[in-house]
Amino acid sequence: MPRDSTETRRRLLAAADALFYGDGIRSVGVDAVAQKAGVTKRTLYYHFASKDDLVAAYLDGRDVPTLGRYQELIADSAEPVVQRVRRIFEHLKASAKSPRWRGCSFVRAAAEFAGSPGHPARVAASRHKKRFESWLAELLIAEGTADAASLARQVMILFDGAVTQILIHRDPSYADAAGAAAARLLSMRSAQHEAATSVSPP
Amino acid sequence: MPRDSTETRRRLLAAADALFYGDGIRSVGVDAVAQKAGVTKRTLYYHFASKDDLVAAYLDGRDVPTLGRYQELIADSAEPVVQRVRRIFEHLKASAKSPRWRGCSFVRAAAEFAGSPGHPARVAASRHKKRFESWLAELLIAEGTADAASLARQVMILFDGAVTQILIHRDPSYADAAGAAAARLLSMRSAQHEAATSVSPP
DNA sequence: GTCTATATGCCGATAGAC
DNA sequence: GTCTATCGGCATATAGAC
Repeated sequence: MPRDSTETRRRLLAAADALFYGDGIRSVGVDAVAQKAGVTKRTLYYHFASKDDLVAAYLDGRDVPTLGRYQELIADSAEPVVQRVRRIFEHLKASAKSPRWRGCSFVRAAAEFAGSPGHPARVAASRHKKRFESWLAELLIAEGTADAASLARQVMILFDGAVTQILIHRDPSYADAAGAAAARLLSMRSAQHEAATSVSPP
Repeated sequence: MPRDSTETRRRLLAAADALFYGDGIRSVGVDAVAQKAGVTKRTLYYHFASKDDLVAAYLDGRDVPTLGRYQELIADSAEPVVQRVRRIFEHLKASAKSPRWRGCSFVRAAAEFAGSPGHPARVAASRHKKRFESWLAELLIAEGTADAASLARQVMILFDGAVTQILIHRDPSYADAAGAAAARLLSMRSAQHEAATSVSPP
């Protein structure tokens, strides 16, 4: 008998999220996803055309919440931009301390499908990281930071570098080093910016 | 008839390296490795106890050459440390332009086995990155840089962050942003160091 | 040390009933 | 929309001949 279709789909996605993020995409079969969702494989293939289709939905489902968590973190803050950016790295450090933390789902997907340039997972990963970098740039622009685009890119690199090192060494303290580097790059620029603007006032 | 055993092993490792680095570890079967090496699966299992054993040998075989390439790159140079570090990122950018470049084998292995903390691939990845970071620290110490350990870690984070972003976006220019950030962090410190030391002379 | 042949099980994906 | 049953293929690993 037909149950609620959207509810079934939601449970399939929740199962896929837990299993793909926990153990990796290629190491998890569609059997396991269907079983965890409490349906048969045939039902999974009713809701998703292929495993790749399910993988794409899994990553798409992580895009907005992942970035959103960082956006909420510093939205309600009147702190200067240097402190806001430091909070991003503090949040990363705290997240990484969870025993269920397994790094960045998008980076890991791109790594797993490094040999398949056009794979939906690669497309989703690139799109998410571009959105993250653009958000950082807007953050710096709003603060009147000079060279915001370049600095946002450097902070993005520090962020993913820290995530990678934490995953490899299982040591969240790499977030401290990355946060300190980001703060130093930003305060250098801020200092230059202040120096440049403090010349003009009457 | 028994051929040269070490030669057979070498060819198995060469085949494993090409296939694992090209397509990923989990997506390549031992059948494909044996076939590319020109032997049967049974011979592969004579030389390696398991696929995990072969994977560990694959990564161990990349440890020394990978770091060695960067060491040779700046060993014969009398440039200041800032320029030497920039050359690391320039080399990364040049490497990433090759169509066969697929990011860092150690990062990708750690990503594939993120759900298996004790896996041999994870151990090999952590060991390699520690060696890389230690080498960077020695480089800075030799130059008399203050806070060499912290800066080496930050350069390491920038390096792996750049590798990751390049892989995700297929855009080697991320190496420029990372190199510029590293140079700025180092020149800040160098400036402080010079300022601190230029006070003492008579 | 290398071979042929095979054990055993999971892979993604599908047929057809209800 | 969900089910039972199954397809053909490939996974890691092994038995036993030479």
